[in-house]
Parts: sequence; C-alpha cells; structure tokens
Amino acid sequence: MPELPEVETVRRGLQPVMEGATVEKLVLNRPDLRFPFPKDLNERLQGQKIISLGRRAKYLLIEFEDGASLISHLGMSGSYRIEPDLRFASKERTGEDFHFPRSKNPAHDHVVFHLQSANHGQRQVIYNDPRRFGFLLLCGAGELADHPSLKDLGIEPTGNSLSGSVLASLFRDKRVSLKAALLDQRLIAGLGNIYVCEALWRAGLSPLRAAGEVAENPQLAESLATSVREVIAEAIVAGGSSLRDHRQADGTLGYFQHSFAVYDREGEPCRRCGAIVQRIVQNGRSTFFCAACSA
DNA sequence: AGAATTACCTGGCAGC
DNA sequence: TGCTGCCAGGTAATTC
Repeated sequence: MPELPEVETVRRGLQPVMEGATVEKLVLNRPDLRFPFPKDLNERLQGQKIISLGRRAKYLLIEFEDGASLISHLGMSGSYRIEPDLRFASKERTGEDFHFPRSKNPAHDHVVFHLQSANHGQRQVIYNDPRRFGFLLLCGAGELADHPSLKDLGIEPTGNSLSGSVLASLFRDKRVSLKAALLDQRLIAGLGNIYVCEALWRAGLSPLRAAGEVAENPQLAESLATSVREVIAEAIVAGGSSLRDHRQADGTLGYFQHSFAVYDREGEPCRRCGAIVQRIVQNGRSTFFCAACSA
C-alpha cells in the first residue's frame, strides 16, 4: 500500500478516533516487526493521551501528551484498521458511523491499541502487516527532528514548496537516473515506485534520463516538479491507491489505481499516444513508461 | 562518497 | 490439485 498518499489517507482515517484518545493498553503479539519493539512500550504509553496524528514522508507520527512520539512505518504491506473494543461490546452502539473491516488474516495482527476515544467510546486500533517490513519506534520529547529515520528526509512533495528551481537544485550534478533520483528519500521524501512512474509519464520524461540533465533545463525541471505535486495531490484526494485489496482504516478502498497511466500497465496502450507501455528494471525494481512519448 | 546490490518476510498468482 | 518460481508499494545493510 504505502507511499505518501496512502500514509496520508491512513492518517486522516485514524485521526478522528485517535486524536484526544487515551491509551488504555497496548498489546504486542510478537517481540518485533522489522526491528524489535521499543522496550517497555506499553508502560511508556499506558494512560497517556494522544495529542495529534502527524505524518512526515511515509512515516505516521503519533504524538503523546508527555512529548514522546511513536514513529510508525507501514513497510510494504502494513495497514491499520479500527474495531470496536469487544471487551465492551455490550455497551457499544456499533455501526452508526463506521463499518468495521474484518481482519483478512488475524495471524498478522501484530499490535493492538486499546483506546478510550474522545468521541467514539472504546476502540481498538490494530496494526496488521503480513510481510513485517513495517516498524514502530519510540522517540522522546524534542527528539523527533533529529531521529535517525527522519533527519535525512528531503522536501515534502505536498503543497507548493517543491518548485522547479528547488527540484533543479536537488538534482544538479546527479548522474543517477530520474527514476533513482525521485525515489531517493533524501531529496524528495514520500515518493515510491508507483508515483515516480506516474509523475515521469505526466512530465513526458524518460525514467532513464540523467537527473542532472533535467536540472540544467528550467522548463523540464518545472514540468517535473509540477507533475510530482499534481500526482501526489490527486492521489491523496482519491484516498490513495488500493492494490492487492488493501483498505483504508475505515474499510473503504482508495481509487487512484484506476487513474494509473503507466504503473502495472505493461503491454497496454499509452493513454497519451497509444504506443505500448513498457516495463523495464532499474536498480532491481520495475519501471513502467512509454518510450514513444517520453524523452 | 556515491551508487548498486542484497537482505528482510509472506502471500498471491502464473505456469506446469 | 499441488508444486515451483517469480513478483510485490518499503528501508537498511552490505558491497563495489
């Protein structure tokens, strides 16, 4: 699921239930995901109020009243879902504002937040992750900006801060391909394989082209920066992309996958020129593009 | 130092 | 129907 638009969609889905909620208990169903869970995690968070849900790049940030933050990354297959707390089922007025998605595979429900929600009564927020590439890290008050996972992240492609000139200065003298440069989280933070392919197609630029070359051409740099911002903004509005049946926290599906111009469309006609969309491998990962109308 | 490759996991799907 | 091999949106560690 999770590039920036998917993580932002998760954040918006969890926000009404989590913000202002008190952590009654945190249950860890295994000792680790990609990394070991922080020591004494339940003891550190129990009884605390969640002040806000934030996001940086593909990281979800859960901020607590004592200033600590939980840094949550969804890896390749992580998802959150919300359920009524079954221990209080008799008190629960269920179903009035949500439908609760069933777990597709309860064996991969690794973390359960038992919450006393500000507006929704008792709730469980459950983290499920079959491949376990995701992780949870705890960060003390004031340490967020310097945290190893966050400190080297580049500019957010949301809003209007990623201008053509900013992109040009980031890509200047880079000999790597545009594909690799756009995936580099130290330059622009939050893009993944899907949205890089889509943004390059929209700008009419070949993923094989050197990043530094585009940096020297203000019009191309402007076009690429605009395409990146547009693709990300449109994907957020669409609720992200739902691949392999991934769902949002409230169980609904994003629908940006229906707008893909090239991603996962190998052999199908280009929506701009009708030529056949190609798949190549760059740095070990699939790239989809139209060789006929991208230069 | 920067770039490319490999490692980490499970599930789904195509082909046999 | 079951097996095998391959592929998948991520970052981090290792190698070159």
